[in-house]
Amino acid sequence: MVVDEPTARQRRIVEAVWRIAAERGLDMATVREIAVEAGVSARVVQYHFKGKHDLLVVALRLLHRDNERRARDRIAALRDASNPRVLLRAALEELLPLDDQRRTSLRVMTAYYTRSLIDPALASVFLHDGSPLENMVTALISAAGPRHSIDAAREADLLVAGVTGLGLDLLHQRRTRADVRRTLDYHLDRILQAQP
Amino acid sequence: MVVDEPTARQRRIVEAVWRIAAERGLDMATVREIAVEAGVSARVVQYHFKGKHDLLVVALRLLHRDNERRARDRIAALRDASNPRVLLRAALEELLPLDDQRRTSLRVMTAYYTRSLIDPALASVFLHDGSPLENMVTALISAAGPRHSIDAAREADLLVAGVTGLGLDLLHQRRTRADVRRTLDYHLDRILQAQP
DNA sequence: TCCATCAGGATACGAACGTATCAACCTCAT
DNA sequence: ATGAGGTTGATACGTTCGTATCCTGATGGA
Repeated sequence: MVVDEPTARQRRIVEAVWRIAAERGLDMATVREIAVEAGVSARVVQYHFKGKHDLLVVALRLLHRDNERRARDRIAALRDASNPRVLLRAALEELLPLDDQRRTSLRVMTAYYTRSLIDPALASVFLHDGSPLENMVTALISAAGPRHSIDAAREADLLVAGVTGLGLDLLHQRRTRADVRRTLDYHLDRILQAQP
Repeated sequence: MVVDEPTARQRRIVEAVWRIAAERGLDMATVREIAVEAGVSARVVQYHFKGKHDLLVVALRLLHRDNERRARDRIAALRDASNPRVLLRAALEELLPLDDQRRTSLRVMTAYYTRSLIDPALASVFLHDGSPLENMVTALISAAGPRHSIDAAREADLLVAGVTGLGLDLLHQRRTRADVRRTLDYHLDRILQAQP
């Protein structure tokens, strides 16, 4: 039951999984609760997926794909119209829960990421493609023509990992949005400031 | 059932929770499984804690406390005998799964961190004390007398968040240990290199 | 028209969950 | 020695879980 292009009904059900996982946790995403949230009967959930595990895998794959598409679209809408710093910032802000969409997505992804430590089928979704974001950030830094003392790849690694961590802190209300913005601005300045 | 100093039996049970959560996930930490892992009967688990939820909260608090103590001890064992870079590196490496102890702890913490998005009792454990690690790293950077263009607090924020993220990548085998070491070395060099 | 296939309703089943209950056992101060 | 309080074994209760089963309509090509 590998779904590449889900039917409308499958999509409804998958989105119900997302909402429940984001608001009440992946544990509460039982077949019966998913059905209620999707506005269908439990039998329908049973019918359209091979089983609960497959449903969860499909839901992760679809979320992952949607996130990538949305990020790519949003960044592409800026390109050729802005400077490298704006692009770089936009790419990194895709990792932050700055609106309901990204907050929901991040909460669901967090639940899945933890479960993928146990479930290899989920882990494979995360490992499927290499490190497109790190590579993109590396390219953006290099394209900005930073000082020669900057190693774009190493900067990208810490930036992506760090902004992800800051996003989680934001989710847990361990940091304020202003705090994250200050830290991000500082490092963008540092990396992109005047060349030698 | 707030346990500050657990009895030997409570500790046995709590450690069973840690092992199960690390190896099979927090969902598998049922009362019956915990009892088996701890080598006691399920009734004993029932008796020594107010309920499952309290047991989970106590287990998190104890893990959190143990981690802080171990980190403090390990770093203190280096102080006055090493240069700032060694101390800074040691502090950050407490976040990485470099041995079984830290790997287990990180896996358990990850499960709890995710669940704390839903469970306020767990979230309060994480939020209880401010940001001691960020503060310590800030102090270590400042004490190293970095270049005046360095903002120690902002560097500490991204370092702590970033190394945490790199540690998770390590856990998921998304990065190699050498890769993480390279990124960490680069940024330590960058921050601590020759003063103006 | 007829029947094969798809879609879904209604219900049940066995397993596992957290917890409650009741009796039995220890261990000391009295 | 004895009874009270702390501890544990054995067992059961009610719930919820994922899934299976059986049946009813709807749809659509022959």
